[in-house]
Amino acid sequence: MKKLSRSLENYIEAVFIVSKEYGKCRVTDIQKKLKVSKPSIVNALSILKKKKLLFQEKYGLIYLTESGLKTAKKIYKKHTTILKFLENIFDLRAVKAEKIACDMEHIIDKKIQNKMEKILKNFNPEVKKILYGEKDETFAIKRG
Amino acid sequence: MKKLSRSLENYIEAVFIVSKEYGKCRVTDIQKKLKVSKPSIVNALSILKKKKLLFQEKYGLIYLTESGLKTAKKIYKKHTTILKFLENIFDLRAVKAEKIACDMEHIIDKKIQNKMEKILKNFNPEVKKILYGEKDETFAIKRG
DNA sequence: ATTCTATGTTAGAATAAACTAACTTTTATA
DNA sequence: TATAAAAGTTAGTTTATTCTAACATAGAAT
Repeated sequence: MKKLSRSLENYIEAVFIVSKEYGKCRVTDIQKKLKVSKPSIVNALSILKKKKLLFQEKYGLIYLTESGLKTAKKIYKKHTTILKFLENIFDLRAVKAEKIACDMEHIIDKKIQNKMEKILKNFNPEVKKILYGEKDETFAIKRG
Repeated sequence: MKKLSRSLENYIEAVFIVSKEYGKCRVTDIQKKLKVSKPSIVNALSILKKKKLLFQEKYGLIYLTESGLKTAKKIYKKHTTILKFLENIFDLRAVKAEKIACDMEHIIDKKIQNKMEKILKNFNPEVKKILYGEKDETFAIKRG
């Protein structure tokens, strides 16, 4: 399946998050999440339907297909990893980190995501000090 | 001045890099760099001219204005910082890092750039091991 | 000087993604 | 049940960015 555009990735991710948070998803919910007009959403949904990534009851609820769910989960996981990385490693505040993660998730690939996860797993205030050179780790080198 | 689009940032950056590398810049040079059609370049240049970021001799060489140079340098600096970060911290190969940096440079802000620079300044193989948890730094914590 | 080739430009079309305005369907409520 | 409000859809427009094809100009080579 051809890679989704940045825009379509955002829509399918929104469907996933809204469904997760509210237990269901309608056009209006996506509107609140993404702050775009309803026709824009309808248009995006029609493309995602053609790609069999989701379906919708007439004038009603939106559901991800199995393959849509798989796709959305990947994007969402990447999003949360990037978010944590921005907050923890770069000290970004939640709101700003959220915005930047939203853009970065369409760029970062699996390899970088894995590296981020590995770093986060092991991250703590001491590692942070060393990373930013606020602590001399040379003695650690000598003993390492 | 309104923020440039991703696309226009790429064009002005290309003008900067080509000028730096060849001492001059023509449409064809940009074409080689960006791999887009000439009309696309001409179109982008016409917008950047309107914004007084560059000018061009008739059928000839392209020059950045003072403000264009300032803008381009900012983008380029951000690009090289991201590139180094991707190569050093995430072990990306040059070609791939280059591609991703090209996308990231339009997203990352000054604050993140500064953090990246600070981290890079201080980075070495030992810090890297600690970052990825390949070395136990607990003794460093206890003595810190 | 004329002609060939590089390079640069214009015109017109395609695509993606957004919008507003108007319309339809569904749901809630009086 | 009739009507009002909310939700969803359609039609048509706009903007940004790209493209191909056709054309214009400049510089090099004969």
